[in-house]
Amino acid sequence: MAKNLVIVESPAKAKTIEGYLGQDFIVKSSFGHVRDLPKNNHAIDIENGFRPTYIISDDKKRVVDELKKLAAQSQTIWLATDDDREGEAISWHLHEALQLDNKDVKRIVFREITKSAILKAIQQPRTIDYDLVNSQQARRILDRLVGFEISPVLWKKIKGGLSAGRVQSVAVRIIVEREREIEKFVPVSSFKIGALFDVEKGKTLYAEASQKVVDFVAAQDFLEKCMGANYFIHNLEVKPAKKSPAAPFTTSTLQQEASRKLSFSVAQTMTVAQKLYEAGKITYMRTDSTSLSQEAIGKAADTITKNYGEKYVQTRQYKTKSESAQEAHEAIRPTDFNTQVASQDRNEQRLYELIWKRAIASQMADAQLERTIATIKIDPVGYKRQTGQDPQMPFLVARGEVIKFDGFLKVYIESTDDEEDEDTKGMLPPLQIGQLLHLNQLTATESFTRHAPRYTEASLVKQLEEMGIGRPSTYAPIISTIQKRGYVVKEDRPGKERTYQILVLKNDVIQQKKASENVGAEKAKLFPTDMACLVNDFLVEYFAQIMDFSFTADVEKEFDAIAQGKQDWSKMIANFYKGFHQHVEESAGIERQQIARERVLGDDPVSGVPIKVIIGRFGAYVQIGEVSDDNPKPPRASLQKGQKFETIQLPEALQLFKLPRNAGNFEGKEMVVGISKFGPYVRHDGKYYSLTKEDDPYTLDESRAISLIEERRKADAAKLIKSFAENTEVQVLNGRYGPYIKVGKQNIKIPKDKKPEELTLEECLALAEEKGKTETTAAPKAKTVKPTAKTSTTKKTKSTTKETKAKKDAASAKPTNKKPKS
DNA sequence: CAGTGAGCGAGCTTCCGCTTGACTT
Repeated sequence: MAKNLVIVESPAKAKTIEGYLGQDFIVKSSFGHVRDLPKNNHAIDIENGFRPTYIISDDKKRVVDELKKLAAQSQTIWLATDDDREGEAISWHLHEALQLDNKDVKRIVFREITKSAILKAIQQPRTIDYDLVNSQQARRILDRLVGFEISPVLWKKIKGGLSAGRVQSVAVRIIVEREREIEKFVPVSSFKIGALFDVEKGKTLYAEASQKVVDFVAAQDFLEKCMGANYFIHNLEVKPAKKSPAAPFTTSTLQQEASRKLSFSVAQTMTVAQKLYEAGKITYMRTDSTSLSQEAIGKAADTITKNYGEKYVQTRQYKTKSESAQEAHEAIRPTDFNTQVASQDRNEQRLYELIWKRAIASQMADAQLERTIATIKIDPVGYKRQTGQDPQMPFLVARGEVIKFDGFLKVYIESTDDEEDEDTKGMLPPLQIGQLLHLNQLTATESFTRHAPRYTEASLVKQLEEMGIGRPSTYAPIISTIQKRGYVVKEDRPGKERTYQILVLKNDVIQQKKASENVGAEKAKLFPTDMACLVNDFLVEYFAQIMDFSFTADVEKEFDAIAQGKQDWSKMIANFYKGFHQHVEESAGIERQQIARERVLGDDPVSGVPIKVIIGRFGAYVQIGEVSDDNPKPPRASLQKGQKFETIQLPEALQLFKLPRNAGNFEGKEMVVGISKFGPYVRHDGKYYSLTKEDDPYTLDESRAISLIEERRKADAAKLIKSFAENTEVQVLNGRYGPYIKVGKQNIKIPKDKKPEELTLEECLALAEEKGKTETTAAPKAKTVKPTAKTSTTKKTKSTTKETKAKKDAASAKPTNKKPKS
């Protein structure tokens, strides 16, 4: 029997470490926390110094039993949980749950899973740091008090099942406030002056005025002054520049890049990363640290030398940006840089490549660039001759960029969220000061200011991290909680067409054009529900302290003081609770009716009765008139996607009552057009047919409704390979991914050795039954995730040369916080 | 999948952070 029992948090880690230690060591995992506050309301004894009661979590009883048994048989127990606040608490809870009072217990810590780090840690054991444990208890108790005292107020005053908490309520607030900011936003138009010059041999030069002109008249004026003007190079400036690689991934930056580059949801990124971690391909994926072990840096340098040559190596240690970071782990990196293919699974491999490239690039040389700025003077000779006036014209500026040494760009280019149109940055043609330029055309293009972007899952995580709210292990759960509670929905929204004007000066003639662009289209963005706005306003009013964006940062300072032994945890909590609980009581005392959940929109033009919008159990709806004995069921209609309680106006509200409506008859049965939460539909004979994007449910006529039904039937018939007269529930169909059998609502893939045309009814049923059996034992499938995208502004007629995606990314790659190796 | 919204009242919901599987659908 082993003399030493080592306990870590993660089983994958246990496996690795066991390999580093000798036969005398057995390494086991606690699977995270083993004890927690019970779910009831008596977990904390408020009268007696907030003394907590802990119980062993149900799903940890077996783990604790096993560890207890092993501990009894061991001489020394090494508590090797993570080197942070939660890890220290886990060690203490293990100490308590395993009843280790009379045992030889040693607490060890390490921040990288390397043999040398583990062996060193064994040489330097310490005892449990009770100050640090107390700071965790304070954190835990504060969160419980906040969550379990405010949530019931929401149940009573607003709706059952709602929740509030230090983290989630602020996350919702961020989304609500952004949405209101967007609603208030009024785009301002201005005109961008762009000039295209023909330089020698088919080469062109594009330049822009550094300031936009305010309106159409000013744009016209500008172009008129340029009629018959001369253009020449006023100044040329060539400057060297450099770009540095980004730090290796933390959880948050991995989630952001996987969202941008692979269109993964935050949860999907974590599931895939977990798989890679369990397979030993990457280091731990829940980390806030950007630092790498010296050993890893050395190995990365070896790989870079081997693959790209020594001059591409530039090792560095990155300093973590975030103040709240606890850095118990390394940054996310491959465990072996020589492994290029880590998995057969496509998504695992794609995420692995991202991690590999980012980690390798972080140890590579800066890219060396050369930036050229050409200033072009406009001499309005034509205008001077015509009018005798000499207007001052602004300079035009052309920018070019050439990569002299690619360095880390050879491997990895970080992408960014903002998509501000960057200037086209390629190489400029050869130019000389004083050189006269031949104008091809000068344009003034109208553009509009844009509102701040709506949050994606990943950009919300970024925002939370910057505010120090939430931890790497909770980013994905936060996103899912605020959606589960009905505060936030992740949705696509179509954009709107908007026209804009272009003025073109070519061959001394000014032409005026109109073009249109689609603006405001959203993909996989987070939208607040009406309930979120209601709850948020309530919380902001009555719990301003908790809802303050710096609340977490403020209490973190106090937790730090507790960890340093400078502050008593129960006093800190008592101090907080005094004010907090008073607010709970105040808010519990208010009348339900005082919380605004109704708004009058105006009077119905037909009947003259008031129409109001009400926030109900399933979201907001519009109602004509009041409920009374004469009018027990006033007309009601739900708001549609994109409509909000706060902003809906009377005309839109009246529209809602026009659906569902009769759309004529077909095959002797009525057709009804309506809108459900899945979009507009035609219902006929109990079946639903979706409208296309081009169809308008309010104006759709009988013939179009019939053709929708017929089109669908035709498409279904084209898919049909085989059907059976004896059992109409069973069909053999051709799907997007090949032929399959449909039995009722269940779809079954056809094995390769069977020909779909020759399947008999019996075979189909047998396959269905077989699938029914295996389904129950098979692993749950990863959900398919829709591509995440950003606010898109696609210009239809604009044809300025766009740089390649890679270059655009490169141009906007942010400098990173780096610290020279000490 | 495709629509809901009364009122009564019992009994329930809820936090954040640390870890993975074992469960259905």
